[in-house]
Amino acid sequence: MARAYGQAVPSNLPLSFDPIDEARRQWIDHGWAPAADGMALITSVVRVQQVFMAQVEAVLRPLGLTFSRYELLTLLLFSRRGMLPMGRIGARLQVHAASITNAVDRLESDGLVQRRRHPTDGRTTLARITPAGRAASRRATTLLNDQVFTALDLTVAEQRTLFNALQTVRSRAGDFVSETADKAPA
Amino acid sequence: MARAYGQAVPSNLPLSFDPIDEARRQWIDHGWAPAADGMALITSVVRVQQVFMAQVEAVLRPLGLTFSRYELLTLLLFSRRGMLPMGRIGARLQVHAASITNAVDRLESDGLVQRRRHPTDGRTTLARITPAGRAASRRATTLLNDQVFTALDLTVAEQRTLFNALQTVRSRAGDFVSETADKAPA
DNA sequence: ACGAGCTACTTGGACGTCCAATCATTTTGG
DNA sequence: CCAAAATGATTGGACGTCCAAGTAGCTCGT
Repeated sequence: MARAYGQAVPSNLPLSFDPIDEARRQWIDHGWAPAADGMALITSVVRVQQVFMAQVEAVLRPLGLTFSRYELLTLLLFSRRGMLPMGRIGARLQVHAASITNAVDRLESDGLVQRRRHPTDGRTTLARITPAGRAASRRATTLLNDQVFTALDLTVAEQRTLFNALQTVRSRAGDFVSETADKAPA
Repeated sequence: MARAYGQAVPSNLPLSFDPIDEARRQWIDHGWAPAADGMALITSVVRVQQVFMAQVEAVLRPLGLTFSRYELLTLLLFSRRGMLPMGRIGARLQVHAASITNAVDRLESDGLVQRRRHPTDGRTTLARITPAGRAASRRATTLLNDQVFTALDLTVAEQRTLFNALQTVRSRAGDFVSETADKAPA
């Protein structure tokens, strides 16, 4: 059963000023200048994530998918055997195990994924993508590529700059031990 | 009553590779090269937001606050009269009206905020920060400034670069009509 | 002046996320 | 070789977010 639920863009009217700049000003006025940039940066990331997610989910919604479920589905699609242990999925997607259980529940009830016992380890559950799941992932990817990923309203240079800066943050946060990304701060 | 609830960092072990770089490779291998950068960028923003929020909420949790509620409280603290209509709060914080209702409900039951009738417009509800609310906001700000905002593990230059790039995204997404930020893409 | 239409807020429901606790199944160590 | 400690997944509960519907209260046009 294809789901149909809400989500996405609050569609508030645009403000006539940048609320984050305004907050930064407040920080400085209150004598917290050293923290102003950090505050502004974090707040910005939060907001940009909202903006991007709204666009992504708007595209996925008609397909009955969320970004979380799409990510999970696509991870399975790209895996060698079309199946992975729940735990490995959580590690790759960087979310709590409970979230994987939840997502797989929904994907399974939509027939996009199936749970299977692990052949040798009785503790482990495998999530296996179904043909319907493969089709759904491909359909979603096509739409996302066309309507979001290639339509970002940023120059290639801007995208690269942003990506690299974010990769540095992720690397330093210990998301992964990089071969490529850098290590220590200045 | 101070709340105490969970949240924050999934604490998965770090991967030995960058999962987003890996996804980008997949995109290219599947012939979606033009969309690869966009995909990687959006995925990165999502992940970095998780990382930052985990740090912020870890600090706020002992105070019985979430970032949403902290933002609301601090917005009120900085407002002239210490009170604002629910609707204006939503516009400033860029979240759905229902989320404001929810946040104010919790803040109110914790005694950090009070609802008041608007003197002339019967439709409007004002949220007013209480003395306890002011204290909570200040306490939280001090901790966030010390433990997160000034401890970002990024150089000032890196922070600025990132902030500016994100501001461009926000501006182009129509979050606000800027005096400062730029307008059109290349 | 009065009803249609607009605004402001609240409610209820669907999700996703995390944490803590629980259960089952390995692994390990003495 | 078996109990103790780890590991993998699920459950239940607290939040936050959004949408859709519903309820007041305000405004405007005829």
